[in-house]
Amino acid sequence: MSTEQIITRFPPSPTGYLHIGGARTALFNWLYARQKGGKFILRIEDTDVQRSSPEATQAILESMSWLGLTWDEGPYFQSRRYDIYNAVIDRLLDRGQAYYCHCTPEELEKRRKAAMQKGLKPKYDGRCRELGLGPKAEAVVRLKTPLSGATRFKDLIKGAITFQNEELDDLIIRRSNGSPTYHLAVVADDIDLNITHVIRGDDHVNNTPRQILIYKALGEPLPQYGHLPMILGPDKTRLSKRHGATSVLTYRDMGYLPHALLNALARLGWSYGDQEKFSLDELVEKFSLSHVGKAAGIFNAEKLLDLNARYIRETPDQTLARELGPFLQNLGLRDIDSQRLQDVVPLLKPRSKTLVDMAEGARFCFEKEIQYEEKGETKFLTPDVANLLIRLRDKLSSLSRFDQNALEEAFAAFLDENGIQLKKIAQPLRMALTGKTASPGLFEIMAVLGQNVVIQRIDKAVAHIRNKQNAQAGQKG
RNA sequence: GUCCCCAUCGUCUAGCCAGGUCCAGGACACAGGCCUUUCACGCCUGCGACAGGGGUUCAAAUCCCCUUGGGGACGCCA
Repeated sequence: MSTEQIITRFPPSPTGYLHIGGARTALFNWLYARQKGGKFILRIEDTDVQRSSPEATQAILESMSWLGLTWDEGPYFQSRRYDIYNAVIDRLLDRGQAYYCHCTPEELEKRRKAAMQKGLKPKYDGRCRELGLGPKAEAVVRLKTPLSGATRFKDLIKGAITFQNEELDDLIIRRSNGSPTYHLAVVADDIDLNITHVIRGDDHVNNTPRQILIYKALGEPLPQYGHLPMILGPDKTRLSKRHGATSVLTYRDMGYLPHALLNALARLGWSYGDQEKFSLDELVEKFSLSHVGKAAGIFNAEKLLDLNARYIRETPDQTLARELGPFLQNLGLRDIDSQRLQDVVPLLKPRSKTLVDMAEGARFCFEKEIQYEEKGETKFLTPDVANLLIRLRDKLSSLSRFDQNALEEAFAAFLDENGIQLKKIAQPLRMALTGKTASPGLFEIMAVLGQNVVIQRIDKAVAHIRNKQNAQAGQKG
């Protein structure tokens, strides 16, 4: 029996940031390897010198790390593995499975266009195939593709897929500048790294027969293939930048938790009955390629937002307080009192969908001078509540304890003494304390703010009302 | 144009492979309600789909065919 170790890989090309489609591919490969006790390899496909950049590589590594998609081997860089590819190409040449072609790019382009116009498939016509040409400065090497027959494979997700070989042409495996092309490099690497399962996007289905043909020409055993359906934008076209946020790092910066993104990505295409939420362990345990759907899907950003809110509610206060740091900084808040931050986090949890939301919600705790939201200011900071606020301030300043219980008692008495309902004073007080019309409960935020700050802010609100009154009176007079 | 793939609520999907228990279930969003000091959270209710047409069968969302629609690939990019 062969207890073959499962080895998967994620091979991004560093031509841009890691987008959520790529992240999902990485996730599925990672899950599959983890579940099977196998290995997950990261490989950077940077053979295109023009379009590859170190910055993109960095962004990809950073994205993977943030998501927690750890790799067991690599990252390998294709640009440093040319020896391997050249050896494979030479092997193919020796075996008579590949040949030199002297056609120029211009000629090829012309023929391609002509074929398209005639309604034919724009494939290479094979004119150098039997010429027995040798190496030459501008020559390329092509694979000798079978002229007849069919290439078929059983896709782990889509089932049996068949291509007639006559649909395929003699693809270039070595460029005129000596570098290997994508198909060759992928196969050579997958063989070298002992990849057993190739799990990748749907857009590679058409590449699969070409790659299989390379394996066959080499006499190497094939890996298993699983092609994931594409992720589409809301307009049902291939997801791209114009569909808004697609970069993994952008989601991080928008205040999403990696677990939420991972969960959302996992559920895009894959399902496990009616279950929507999964811990990482559950994902590893329950993931299965057979439950990956075949149809392309549209990324549901609203669902991700909802998931994020749920995960925020489940995250320990201390962790959130820590994660909130950079987001508070972005709001220009400095000198964050860590105790106060930890106290306010639980209040903000049920009303924050992202860390950005939460930071914004925490603003009132750390702002030196709170700014009043315009609409609320007009509506609630009015002359008729000024005296009430003053009386409330006096009441609060007389308290010796300032916890929630003490505050609730004090308020009960205060409302009674003044013959009013909490409604009457709640919104003005909220404006005074937070500058906003929406916030956590008043008693809770007062306890977090503390007696001094609460009194200061009420004083400030009263002064604000008076100023406004005077200004108006001045205008009239 | 040629080839490959796909098709259940607005979106993600369960159900399909092993046809009946599905006048199709869940989630997000949306609408209404309850709770309530605001906003959320939570709870309840509602809205909403088997692309169309042929077969096969006692019976089809489930199997077959066609049509339509969508996506992808056709590079000395990956």
